[in-house]
Amino acid sequence: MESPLDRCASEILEVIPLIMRSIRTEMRAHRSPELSVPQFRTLALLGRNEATSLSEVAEHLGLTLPSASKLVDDLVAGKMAKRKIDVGDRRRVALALTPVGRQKMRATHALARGCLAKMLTPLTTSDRTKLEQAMRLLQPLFAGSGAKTR
Amino acid sequence: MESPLDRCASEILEVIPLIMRSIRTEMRAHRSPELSVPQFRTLALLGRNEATSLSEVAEHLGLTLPSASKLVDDLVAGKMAKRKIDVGDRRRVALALTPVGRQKMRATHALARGCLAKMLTPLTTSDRTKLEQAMRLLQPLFAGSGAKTR
DNA sequence: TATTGTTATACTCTATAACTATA
DNA sequence: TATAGTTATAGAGTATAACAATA
Repeated sequence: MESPLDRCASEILEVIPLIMRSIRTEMRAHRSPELSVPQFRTLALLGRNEATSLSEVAEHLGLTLPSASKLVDDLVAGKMAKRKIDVGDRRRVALALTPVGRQKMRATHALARGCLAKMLTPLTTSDRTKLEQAMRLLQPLFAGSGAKTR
Repeated sequence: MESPLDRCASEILEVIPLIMRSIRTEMRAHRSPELSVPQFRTLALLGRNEATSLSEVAEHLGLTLPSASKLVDDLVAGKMAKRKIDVGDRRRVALALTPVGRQKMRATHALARGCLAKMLTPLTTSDRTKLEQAMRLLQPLFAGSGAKTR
């Protein structure tokens, strides 16, 4: 016990919560865009992919359907997103950004990226490259492994 | 705009919340140890460093003092940690694991590490090494950048 | 019947404010 | 006065259960 694989897992378990908290605190500190991390990620998803359904949002964030619904409620209340009924299947909701939402998403992305980038400045260029590679290794492993509806 | 540094920051912003959610969901699913991620991290800290003060816990987790206090309340209620009054400075609390807490911490660590390790199995050995390096690059950058008391 | 989504409700985690005790 | 910690209270975020509408 304590294989290289286990050691790697331990490192992740120690470091990821640290970073996550740092991101949340940073976003809360700059209150201008007033978005939680999941709200921001939802806007980003809608920006990449118009007419996203609620189920797709829930899947992307790893949330249950009711949680995603409430999250979208808040975005809609803030005039950042709108719900339309899907023409082909009237059960589905087609979500889209409003112009306000798009602007907010871009501003928040620039802000968060800037803060993170500042924290990364102590690293050398080669370190940053390694980091980027590592993130790209992790992304597919963890995409779509969140909460299930039941 | 879109420097390598910015790109790296964007990657982190996309990937870290995914992993964090996966870890939380995993820990919630295996209800035997019944620990939240911050509770677990606190036990781990106490395991590495006996007689830790509450302030140190708060600092380590990036929590405010009241939040840390309540978190410790729950650990104490669960007989996993105990509070003693510091002999040199009676304002301070010296926290320590109980035997139950130590056992629970070890079991949970093995469990969480095992789950994560399983998710990492698709990676090659060289990828895992890169990942480990990346975590070690990030750790010092984000250690101690959480919430402030005021 | 199965699927998509919403509403109702409750719980966990965390914060801010006010306080106590010790230095 | 300043520091370490606790108590009281409130808010955000998420889950489960029950429901409505469409397929």
